[in-house]
Amino acid sequence: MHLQNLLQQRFRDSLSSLTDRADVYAEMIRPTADPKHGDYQCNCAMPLSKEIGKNPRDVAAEIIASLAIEDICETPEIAGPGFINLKLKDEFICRQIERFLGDERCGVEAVDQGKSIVIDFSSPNVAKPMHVGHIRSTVIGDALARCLRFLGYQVETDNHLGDWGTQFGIIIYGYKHFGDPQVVDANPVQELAKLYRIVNQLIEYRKAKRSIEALEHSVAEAEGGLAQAEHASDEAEESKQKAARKAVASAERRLQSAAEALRSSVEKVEAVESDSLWADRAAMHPDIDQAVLEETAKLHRGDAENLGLWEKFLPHCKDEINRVYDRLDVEFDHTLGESFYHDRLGGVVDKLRDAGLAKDSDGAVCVFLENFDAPMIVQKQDGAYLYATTDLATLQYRLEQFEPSEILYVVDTRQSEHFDKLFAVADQFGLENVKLVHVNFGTVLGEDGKPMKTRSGSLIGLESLLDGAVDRAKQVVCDPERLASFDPPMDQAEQEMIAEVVGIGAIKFSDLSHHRTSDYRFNLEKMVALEGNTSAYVQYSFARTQKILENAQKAEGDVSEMVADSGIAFSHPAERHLALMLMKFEESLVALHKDYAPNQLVDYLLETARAYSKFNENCHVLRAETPQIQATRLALVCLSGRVLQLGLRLLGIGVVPRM
RNA sequence: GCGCCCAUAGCUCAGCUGGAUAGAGCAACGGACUUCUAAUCCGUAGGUCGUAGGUUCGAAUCCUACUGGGCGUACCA
Repeated sequence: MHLQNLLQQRFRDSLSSLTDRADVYAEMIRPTADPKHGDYQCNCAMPLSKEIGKNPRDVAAEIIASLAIEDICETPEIAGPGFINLKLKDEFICRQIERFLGDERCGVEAVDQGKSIVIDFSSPNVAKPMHVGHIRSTVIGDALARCLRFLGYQVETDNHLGDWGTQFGIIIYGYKHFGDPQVVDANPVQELAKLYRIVNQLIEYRKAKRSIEALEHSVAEAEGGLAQAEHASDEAEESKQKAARKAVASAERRLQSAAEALRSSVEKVEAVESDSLWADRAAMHPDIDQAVLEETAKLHRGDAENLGLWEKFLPHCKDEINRVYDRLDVEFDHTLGESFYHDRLGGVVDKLRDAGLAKDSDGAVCVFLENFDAPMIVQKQDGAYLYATTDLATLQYRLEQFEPSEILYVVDTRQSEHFDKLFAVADQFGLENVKLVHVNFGTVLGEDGKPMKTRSGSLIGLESLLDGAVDRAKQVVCDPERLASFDPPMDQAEQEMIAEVVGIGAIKFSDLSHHRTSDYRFNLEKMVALEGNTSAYVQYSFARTQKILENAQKAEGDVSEMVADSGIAFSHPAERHLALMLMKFEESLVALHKDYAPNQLVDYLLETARAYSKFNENCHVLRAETPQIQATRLALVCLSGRVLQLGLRLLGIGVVPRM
């Protein structure tokens, strides 16, 4: 049930006698901000009056005169400059509630077009620990997949793993020089992670060591620049003061960031050199970064030993990330990583050349594009292929394999330029019969407003983040004072199960509650807090519905029968408001699809849970005065429970029967 | 330098293609527990929507300039 569309259809019919742009005007229907204006309002009379040169209130009257809507709404009212206010008939709402009972889809119609939508999300580099940066793509992508699938689309989710890059050169090198085959065989996942960290730290050390001189130079330069800018500012005339001050501020920032970079490099170097074990390692592997690149190149060339190691290690690396996906309850239809496309890359470059799109430049193969300063490089000087090449090969494969109408890339917004280029090339490359969308998202920030890091400056591991949320959830959920009132008592297993569902749900929900394009501050305390705009509030509302049904000893089938016997009628405004919210479920999902913005559904669930709480406070079910009132309330309790549960499930979040 | 994004209540954030008095939560203050779980509800207070112009019957929303912040910017992904 998409009320807004239904009303639009009626308005279209009425408007067609006044204008040939009835569609445009019919779209100007929206929910009212203030209930005293009714439930929906149509704002089309004002602009239309301009087009046809009449008084807006008269236009509104004309629209209403030919509007066939009496089966849905009370008589429309004209207000203010020409707003048409619509109030749904209670009868109509009640009939819809009756229809929703027993309807598993909670009144949401399924699209019947056989369109497929490919969603590319998560895409971590295997062999590297997953960190906080992977949350958003995974959680947003999974929520989109669930919602679009529920709306009736054929969804193909694909985890485009980074399984063919330098990180394998790193663990291959690590295995050859630091690994003990027996230890690795016994505990591959942990050992490989350890080898990765050792080699990576040595590479970072080399890089830092090499960069220090240049960084010192750039600090000195920045200091000079600042002095110069300050001097210029002192000398500047009145009219130039502002620009001069700006130059000083900019020079200060440059100095600050150069100093910061230098400090970070010095720290990395000291960390290695002050520790004899690490210092020895560093001394014994002076050209480790080159060697790692060479191991990677050998793998790509098909070197038997390295390919063998890659085949041996890859399953363990996948086990490692799959453990995280299991815990997050995320699944993929396809996991076609970079390695899958490896032997197609040469073909892509050839095809680009043949099409006259790519040409050599400074030894690399580039596609030059209008409106872009830098070209898209598809093959490096040394012959290696890049991210862009793989993405083109992947796009080509997906078009052949899935024939999608849309492909969504759930990827950090910092990569938007890459996608702008990719889509531009795709357009010229015969890959244009599909809607390509970069579903971009912002950065997860720490409480200081800067990208989230641990105290030592490394990224925070994803699993420790999840553990933290579950721990905190457990503290609150399993507060002995609260638990005391539960009958039967909660055993340890139930407590842990609830903590897991609430804790993981809190992380997902708070991520999804922000508009995807904005950065947000990660605050564990707030997101797991059991009050406010949190998943726990919604989950708690669900638990309340279950308790009432349990006490009433009614299943939904029984409620349907009661409703059939006594009918539905509202006796309190909270009932009507809640019923109306339940009818808007589909609208929230359609809005979500429109912008690929899960926060639309989050907002809806919070508002519905609030409507339920209010209802719960004001409308006692078991003590209802008449059978009709009780049947109405039980129906609302049933449906609220199902909508909240389904809505959370579409966000990838679970519920518990009591908490 | 060029390009993209952001600026809304003390704090964290919503605000759909322009609509009526800009919303929610947290924090603050005042109320409501013989309860279908008070993890709740009701009320109060809190805003020149960064600044200045423009378009419009009507602007947080669209356009321009400015201020302040973030990110990206030829062989990483």
